[in-house]
Amino acid sequence: MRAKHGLGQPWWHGKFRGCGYRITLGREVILDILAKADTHLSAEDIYIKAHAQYPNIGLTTIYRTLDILANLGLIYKFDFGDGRARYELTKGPKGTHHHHLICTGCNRVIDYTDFIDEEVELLRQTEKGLAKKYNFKIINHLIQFYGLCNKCSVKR
Amino acid sequence: MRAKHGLGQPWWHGKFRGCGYRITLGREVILDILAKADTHLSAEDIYIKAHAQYPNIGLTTIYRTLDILANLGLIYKFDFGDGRARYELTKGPKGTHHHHLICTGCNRVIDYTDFIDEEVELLRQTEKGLAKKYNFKIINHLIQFYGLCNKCSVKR
DNA sequence: CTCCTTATTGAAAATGATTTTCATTACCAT
DNA sequence: ATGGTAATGAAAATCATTTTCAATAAGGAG
Repeated sequence: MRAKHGLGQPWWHGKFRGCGYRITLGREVILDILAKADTHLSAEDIYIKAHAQYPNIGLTTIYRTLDILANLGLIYKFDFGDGRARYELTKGPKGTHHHHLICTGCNRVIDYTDFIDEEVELLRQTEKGLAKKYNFKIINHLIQFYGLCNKCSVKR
Repeated sequence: MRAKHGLGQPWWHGKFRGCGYRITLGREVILDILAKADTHLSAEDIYIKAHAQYPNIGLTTIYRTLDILANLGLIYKFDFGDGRARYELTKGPKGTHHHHLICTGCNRVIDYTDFIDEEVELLRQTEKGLAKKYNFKIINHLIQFYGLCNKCSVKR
C-alpha cells in the first residue's frame, strides 16, 4: 500500500485534500489498484481486488470514489459497449496518452499510442476551431476505433 | 408513413429483406421516426413518438429493432454519458458525416461537420496503420469532444 | 388467394449496473 | 483529545435494457 511517488505523500493527496475530500483507507486502496492496473477495470473488477486487500470495503464506496476521481479529472471513464463502465488513471504509470481499438467481436481492447502525435496535433487544431465557433470550453476528447481482431475476423 | 425515396420501396427494405428480416408496421414506424429526427433519440424518445402513431407498439420492439439496425450498420448507437443510449441513422436525411461536441454540464450535444474532412483523412491513415500493426479489420470510429458550453461555463 | 412455417410481437418478469437512503463510523482541523 | 462533518456499508431503490413465453402476422409455396 502507500504507493508513494518518490518521497512524501502519494501524488493525489494534494488535489484530493484541496477539494475538501478526506483521505481514507478505502480510497488509498482504490487508487493503488488503479495505479497498478495494466488493463481497463470495471467497478466490479476494482471491488474484487480491493476486497482482497480490505475486506470491509463495499461496492458502493468503489462507485462513489470513482465518481469523485472522474470529476476531479484523475481518471477517465470509458464505455466500450459491454454495458459496464471502465476506468483508467488519467496519467498512467507510464503517463502515456493513448486511444483505444475495440474488437466488437470479443470486446478486446487494445491501447495504442502510434500515430498519437499526429492525431493530437489535429485534435488541438480542431479543438481550437470548435471552441471558437461554438463558444465551447473543450476539456477532453475521446477517440475509439471499432472493428474485428484477427481471431474474430476469421471466425466470422 | 411509407417514407419513400423517390419511387419504389423505402431504401432500407432491400438490406432488411436480404438479411431475412421481415418488414413490419412497427419497424416502418421506427425507421420513419429515425429518418425524420433532427436530434439524437433514446429508445424511450423513439417509443413515445412511435406510440403516438401506432399505440400498440411495445418498448421491447423498439429495443429489438434498434439492435438489428445497429448490427446492420444502418444506425449508430452512442453513449453521451447520461446513462441511456442514443441512436442516429448512419446516413442522415442530409447524409452528412459528423462528430459530436458534448457539454458535460448540461449534456447538450452539438453535431459539427467542421474540420470533418481533415479528421476523416487523418483517421483513414491511422486506420490503415493500425489495421496493419494490430491485424485489425477496422469498421468504424468514434470521435467526441467533451467540455462546457458557454452557459455552463459561466454558471460554474 | 390460402396455408404453413417461422419471424415478430407485447406484456410481464428478470437482469444487472449504478444510486440512494440512513444510521454508524472515522477523518482531521482546532 | 474532540467535535463537526465527510465517508462508509448494507440494504433497498432505480432504471435502462433483456429475456421469457404464448399469441400473432409476414410472406413464400402451392
